[in-house]
Amino acid sequence: MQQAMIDGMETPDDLGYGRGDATPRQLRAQFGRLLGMAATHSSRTLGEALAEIGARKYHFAVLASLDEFGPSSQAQLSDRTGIYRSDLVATVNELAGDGHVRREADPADRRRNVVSMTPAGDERRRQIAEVLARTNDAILAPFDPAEREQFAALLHRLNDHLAPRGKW
Amino acid sequence: MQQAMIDGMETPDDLGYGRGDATPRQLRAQFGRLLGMAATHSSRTLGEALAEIGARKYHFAVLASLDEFGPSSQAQLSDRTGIYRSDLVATVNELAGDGHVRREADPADRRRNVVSMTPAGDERRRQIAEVLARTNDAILAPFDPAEREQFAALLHRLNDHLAPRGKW
DNA sequence: TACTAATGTTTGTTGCGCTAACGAATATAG
DNA sequence: CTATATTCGTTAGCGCAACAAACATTAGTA
Repeated sequence: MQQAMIDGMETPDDLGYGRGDATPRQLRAQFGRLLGMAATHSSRTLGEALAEIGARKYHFAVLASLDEFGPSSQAQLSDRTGIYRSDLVATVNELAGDGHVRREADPADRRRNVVSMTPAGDERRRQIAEVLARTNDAILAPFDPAEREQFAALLHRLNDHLAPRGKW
Repeated sequence: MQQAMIDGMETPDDLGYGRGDATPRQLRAQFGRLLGMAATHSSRTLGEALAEIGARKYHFAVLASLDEFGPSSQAQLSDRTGIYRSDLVATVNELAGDGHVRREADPADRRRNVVSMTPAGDERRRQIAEVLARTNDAILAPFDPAEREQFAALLHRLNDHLAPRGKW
């Protein structure tokens, strides 16, 4: 919709139309905004770095899970990564399409698939881990080790508080 | 005692098929994930609190901006809040629909609109600020004042590093 | 006057988190 | 053994925030 009424009113033409790109204090003070901005930016930075090698976060989550727990059903992967089962389908599709995982029917329970990591997948995992580490380091550049530790500890505590169940 | 209807059964929990909802370490260690989880949760918590009064974050951003800088063009609001111009259209639509802001054509420059806050809008701003403060406090419950300060400082530094231009 | 730039708007895309529904397979109760 | 419930993978789609692109209108400027 739009306004058709242009019955020009007073509207002082000398209002503070200065070049103002200052962020309002009431906004700058919002903790949630600080958090959101930081997350948005780092998420984007990480996402772009991963995109350069054709990967996505979910890929790493699944590969890391397989690395630590071995062949798993998709339900297990979902539980461990926090990725919804519906989204896992696409993720496993992509990984399987690239030959990084194998998806086979479980003979013991024909409802489930056994997803296992291939050697190529393990290499992929290492590659992604490296990209993540490097990017992460760039993101945390302004902080010394103690501060990073501190930062991470605060976030851990916050998450424990917000998601007591461990999941997310 | 599981039934061995179909023979060839092995323990259903064999081959590492244990009940595992443990998050892989490689994931838990990712700073970006920590940040993302925290942001997702607090954002959701805040969003739900705001939804209870029919408000959204963008509303507060615009109202706060108008409160501090007075009547502004949408471009200015965009600059100051970080909300994209395309998204601002809808935000101003909503606020205007509720009588919280007025959108009038600027007689001095017919390209732009002058958005100004109404008395009802100012009251709305206070209401939202209160909800935000309360919710924020709940989110940060596990932290003492010093820690909150610290947390905010870290986030500020991170944001300055990630978005040196102040914008986002 | 012609070019350039700013403004508001519409439209659409992407990634992520999430819900609903469903068929197939399996487990459990009666 | 049968009826019911539950699990698993899958498809489809919603909602939201961030963002890109194009466009008409209007202003400034060479």
